Amino acid sequence: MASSQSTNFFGDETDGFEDELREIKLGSRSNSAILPLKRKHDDIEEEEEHEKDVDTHAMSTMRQKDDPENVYGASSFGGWGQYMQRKRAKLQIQNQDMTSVISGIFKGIEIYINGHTEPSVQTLRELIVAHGGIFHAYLTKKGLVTHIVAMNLTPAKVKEFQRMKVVRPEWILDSIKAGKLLPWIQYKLVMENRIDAAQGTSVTQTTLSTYTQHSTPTLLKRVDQNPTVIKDPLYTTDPTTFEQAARIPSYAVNKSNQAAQRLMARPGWQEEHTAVSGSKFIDGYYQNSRLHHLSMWKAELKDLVAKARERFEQGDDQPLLGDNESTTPMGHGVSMMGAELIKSWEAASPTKKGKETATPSIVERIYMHCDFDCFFVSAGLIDRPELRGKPVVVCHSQGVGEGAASTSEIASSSYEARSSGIRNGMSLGQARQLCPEVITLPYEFEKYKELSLKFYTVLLSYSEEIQPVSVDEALLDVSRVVANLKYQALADDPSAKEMDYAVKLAEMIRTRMLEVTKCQVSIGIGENLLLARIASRKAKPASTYHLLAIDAPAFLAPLPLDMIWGVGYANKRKAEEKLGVFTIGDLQSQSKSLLIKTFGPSMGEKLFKAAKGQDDTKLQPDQKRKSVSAEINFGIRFRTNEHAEEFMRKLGAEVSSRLKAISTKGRHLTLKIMKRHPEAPIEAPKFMGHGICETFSKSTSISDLSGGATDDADVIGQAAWRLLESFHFDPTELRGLGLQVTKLEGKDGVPIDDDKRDPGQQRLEFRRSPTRPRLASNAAGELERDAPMLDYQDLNSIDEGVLESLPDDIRQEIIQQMTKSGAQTTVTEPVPTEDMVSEIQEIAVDIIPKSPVPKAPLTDASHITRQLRPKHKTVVSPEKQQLFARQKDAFQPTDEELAKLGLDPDVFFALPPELQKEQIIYERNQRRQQISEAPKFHGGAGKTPLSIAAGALTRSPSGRPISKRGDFNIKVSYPEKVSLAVKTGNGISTLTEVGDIQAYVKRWVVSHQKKNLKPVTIDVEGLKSWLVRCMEMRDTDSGMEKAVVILKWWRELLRRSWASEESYAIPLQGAQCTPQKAEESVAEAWWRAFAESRRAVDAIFDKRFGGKLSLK
DNA sequence: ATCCTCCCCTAC
DNA sequence: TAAGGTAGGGGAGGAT
Repeated sequence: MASSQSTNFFGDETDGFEDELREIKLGSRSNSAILPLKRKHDDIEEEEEHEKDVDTHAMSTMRQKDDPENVYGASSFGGWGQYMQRKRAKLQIQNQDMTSVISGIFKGIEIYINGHTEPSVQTLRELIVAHGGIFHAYLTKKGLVTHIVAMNLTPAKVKEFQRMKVVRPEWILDSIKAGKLLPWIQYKLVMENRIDAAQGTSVTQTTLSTYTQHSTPTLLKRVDQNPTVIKDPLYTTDPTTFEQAARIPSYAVNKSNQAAQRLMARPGWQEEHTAVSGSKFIDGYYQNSRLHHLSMWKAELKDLVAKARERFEQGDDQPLLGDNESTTPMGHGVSMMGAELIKSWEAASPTKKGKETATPSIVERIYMHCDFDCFFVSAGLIDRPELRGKPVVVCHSQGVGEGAASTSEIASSSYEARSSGIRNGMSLGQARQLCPEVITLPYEFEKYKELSLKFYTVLLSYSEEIQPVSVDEALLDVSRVVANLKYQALADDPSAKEMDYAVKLAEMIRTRMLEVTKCQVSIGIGENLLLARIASRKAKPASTYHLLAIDAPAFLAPLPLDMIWGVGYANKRKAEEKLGVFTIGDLQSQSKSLLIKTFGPSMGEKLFKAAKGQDDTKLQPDQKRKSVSAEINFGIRFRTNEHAEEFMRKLGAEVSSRLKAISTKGRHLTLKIMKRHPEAPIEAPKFMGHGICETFSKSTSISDLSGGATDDADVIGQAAWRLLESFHFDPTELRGLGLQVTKLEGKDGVPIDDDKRDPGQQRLEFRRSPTRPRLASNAAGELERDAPMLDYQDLNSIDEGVLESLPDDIRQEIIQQMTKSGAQTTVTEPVPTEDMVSEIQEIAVDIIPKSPVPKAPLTDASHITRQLRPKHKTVVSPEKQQLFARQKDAFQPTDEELAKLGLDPDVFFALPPELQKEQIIYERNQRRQQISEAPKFHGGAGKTPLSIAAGALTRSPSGRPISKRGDFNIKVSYPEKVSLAVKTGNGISTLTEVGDIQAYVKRWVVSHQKKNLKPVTIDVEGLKSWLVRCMEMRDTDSGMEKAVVILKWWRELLRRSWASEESYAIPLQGAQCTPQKAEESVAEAWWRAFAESRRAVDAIFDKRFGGKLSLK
């Protein structure tokens, strides 16, 4: 259900991006009205300004000189980068020559001066630079111009600059006079024909400007502006703000809905048909709300997929009996609960054959984004084949008679309908104007539900790594499936190379999907989620597209910003206004620091990476719910406070029942209010809509009698009403109300989120080393991190520096990573001493009162290796232990089962948990498919010498007892498993700590060296897999750090034993794989193993940063 | 600094 | 008639 903020305001289950993509391919842009003009302008100006040799490109590059990303980015453009280098050097001198900076008034301000000004351009320019600003001699689309100074504008310029801040020269002069930057808005250049809705910042209620041609003066604060071409037309029938209203073609903000006015005037109608009628209204409303269904389904699908995966991992994919715990339908309408997603083995599973023994190790991830083409319409057409090929839309209104005036919103439209200009989110009335013969279909929620379950069932037969995005859309991690597919194909026919097995798999899925659902899906493939999602847009309709990483920058460059997942209208707009960035390509030349400054650390980072086609996001496994809410912003029309109070109580009851449905209680309640904007008409243009509103929210604590969390309807309703009452709003002005419960707890009072309230963890915050000043500067930070010269040569220095010396943004990221999902948290202590280490462990013990974790004495090896290991300690957090315990339980086979499956328990338990899981799932599947010849586990591995003496690893993963299924509290997500499982005398231990892993590696190498044994493949693969996973960690730097330490340690150990054979570790040039010689010495085998692991690590490093990882 | 509250933004 | 819900991420700014 991709949806475009540029075309749709409210969610829709289809999108209008195909058109956009097509346009882009043809060379035009979505911003065609602006950009061609601008480019032309640039060309002219470039000549004019040439003698001055003050070049905006160069200026901005110069500004970014300290920003290594930019150097990096530029250099990747080859010749262009060099050109810039030269330019930059020259201009730097010029800038210094010009004048010395005497104040910072215009710091961060970048100004372009248009046309003739008083004082002259020359003077202004000197003033600007002297006061810390940046002067741009001309505009480019990459220009970072924040303001334009002008006294007059031609109509063409008016249009061109309509999104920019255009000020009179006095702004400069007065600011200097005042000694500070004055608000530009007071100096805004207002021209005839200027539209200023697009200008400025918070337009919402302050800058009421030009809405549409049909706006009436009473609504206009400034009537002197004329309408212009509407950018980003918004096809919703009733926007929330005036700004949105401005984007809707011929939308009359101030017009009341006549039908609604008439009906509201009729006695008794309001009681019967609006929120005044309480429960009746609420029930009916939710039953008919597509958005409610979408939200509900999403939650349910997450649940179903998680359950299916659980059963699958237990090798028990039979429907569960007597598991009614969470099959209670949540809310109203068509629920999916009670359904089961069964993994259908008869489906064309790509791993049918039982031949393969080892599964190939996965270095590269492959993701698919799979979604239906116009879902609701497709569903409707299944039983109406006669309508195929016709313009069809799904909406509430039947559209008979006065259908032309219908404000019913179009939720889905066929491609034929779109060809007439119809878009999702339009009103039926608008659509009728564009295409009078358009055919309307009613909503068929039951059908959508069935279809969606089929969709997920099919997907589950290909990969259990599924993240439901929506009822018609899912993300899949198919790395393993594709690797297997390829492996098999090559095994069958070694000459059958060179084909895209991901595409092959996608086509298999699409074929199967068509058989099962009779509907087309489109599949986008990419090595990260960003690329996969964008690829699926390209794939639509009805095909597959694999967006290769190597093509990504060029492919992305012309696309508008909101093609990036998570970037919507507001951020797109911000990029245009503040940075002059219109496309992803424009983004590629922006510095990270500026992006972060403009969009905040999170979004800035995301955009910076996205520009290069990078995205670290992983599939998110089943996550804990953090809030439960219910809101209604439709049909809210009260006459009295009693109406409002009654409704609040009913809504409270609704939230209460939703809480109960998932056995959850909460401690905090937030009320959200939409109130009619004073200048909006009483009756919104959209029938019973909320119209343009002001929003408010307020929250309060809630509790049961004993002060604990509550799910009580009366408590919630009462609190809600008190909150609403406290605003003293006129009840007739209310247009929307919502309740949200947070600070959730499960039945037994265990908090569901989050790390902050966990007393143990609270004490484990970073302590900054008092002795060591931080590297404060951002630029320096980026230098260390992302520069091309990023030199991981000596990670020891980073080890020593540890967190407190990390640049702010990296630290922040790491901290974020740590404080987020508690499930994945490891706690890092910057300056460990023996005391601190044990303190941490004690705390860990404290938080698990029922099941004490034995303290971990430092191992011999830990002492020995202290020099090499990073000077911080990673501790298994309690949640993590719990997780491992649970995870183990979910698929932990008994020795007997292992024997049945033909697995050597010793070998099996020596595997990292992830491999254990994969292996056991694989084996069970094989059995399930009745493949007689059970594959041998890593044939010939024999008895593993992998044994660590008892006590070597003491942090056993035993945690709290595993909760029973369905216990919401303990419902935890998969950990980011950067852990290594090894067999100890006591059983299996999970190593996460660098020191422990070093100890393990040492024992491994030394024990083999003594017996003159080669390493066993499984061991090598296990370690390699751990290294790879470290490298892939979202928290890149700490993962990478660990991997490097271990690699270095491993090499050091090998050198001690076989220093003279190190040359074997050097891979042959261009060789895919270090060749294994027929008779290989023990030393060679070890060095080859090392080289292969290192190569795997290098491959990931190269992908992320380019270049090789240095172990110096 | 860090937390909390009230927002806004995004996705479907 | 129409059914503009819902959850999560995150930021600004005040309270502590």
